[in-house]
Amino acid sequence: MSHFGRSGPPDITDTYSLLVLNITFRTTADDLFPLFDKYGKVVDIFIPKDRRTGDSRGFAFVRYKYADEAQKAVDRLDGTVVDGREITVQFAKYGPNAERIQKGRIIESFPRSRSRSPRRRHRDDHYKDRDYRRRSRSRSYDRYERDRYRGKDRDSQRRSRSRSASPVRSKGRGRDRYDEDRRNSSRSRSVSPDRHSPSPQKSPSLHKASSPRGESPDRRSRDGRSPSPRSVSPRGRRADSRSPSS
DNA sequence: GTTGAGCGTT
Repeated sequence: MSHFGRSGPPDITDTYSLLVLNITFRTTADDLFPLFDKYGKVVDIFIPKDRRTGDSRGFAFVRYKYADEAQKAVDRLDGTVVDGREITVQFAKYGPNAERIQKGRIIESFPRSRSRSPRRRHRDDHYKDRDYRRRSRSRSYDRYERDRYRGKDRDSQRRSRSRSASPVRSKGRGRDRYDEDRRNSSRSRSVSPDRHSPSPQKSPSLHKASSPRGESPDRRSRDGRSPSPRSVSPRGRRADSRSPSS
């Protein structure tokens, strides 16, 4: 009786998705199921959880089979206190896969060539970014995200620096990457010490185009405290220096 | 152990 979201989306077709916000972090679908099921036929309930920790994010998705019931639940459960916290029930706006959502109702893409031209299969212009960029849900998450990035930012940082040397970055991303990869490969087989990082001798041409706008990109680096090339990794440097495994 | 605006999974 509580295997919601256990096997992915069961069947989303003509279903009304309700978004429940403001729920406690301990509230589970099982707790909302009887609550929402009382007002109508709940087809599925899904609560997004963290992939690393598995903690609830604080909101759940309740899928109803009928709009009248969903609306009723929204009107009845919206503003109620659950588990000691007031929950907010409203129709979901963005679908999991950019599905056609109308007032919370998820309708299949193109059931049949009716009046619309099935030719235009381009339908990825729904929920492009909207507010995805400001996804800073909570400070705690920000922290973890930052930490996470820190862990695997080694390559990114190096790459970033490399790009910094590039005066133009709007020329061609794909090509740039290709060039980088190519160079990387070449360097890889040429020499192994990648951390050696040869002095970033700036080419004359590069230097010239270094400040095409008069604004030094390096200035921005100051914000994050430009890391001295000498102390690249004062933390893991010790362990690397020595070979305890040997 | 913490948190609190938001939009989702095989």
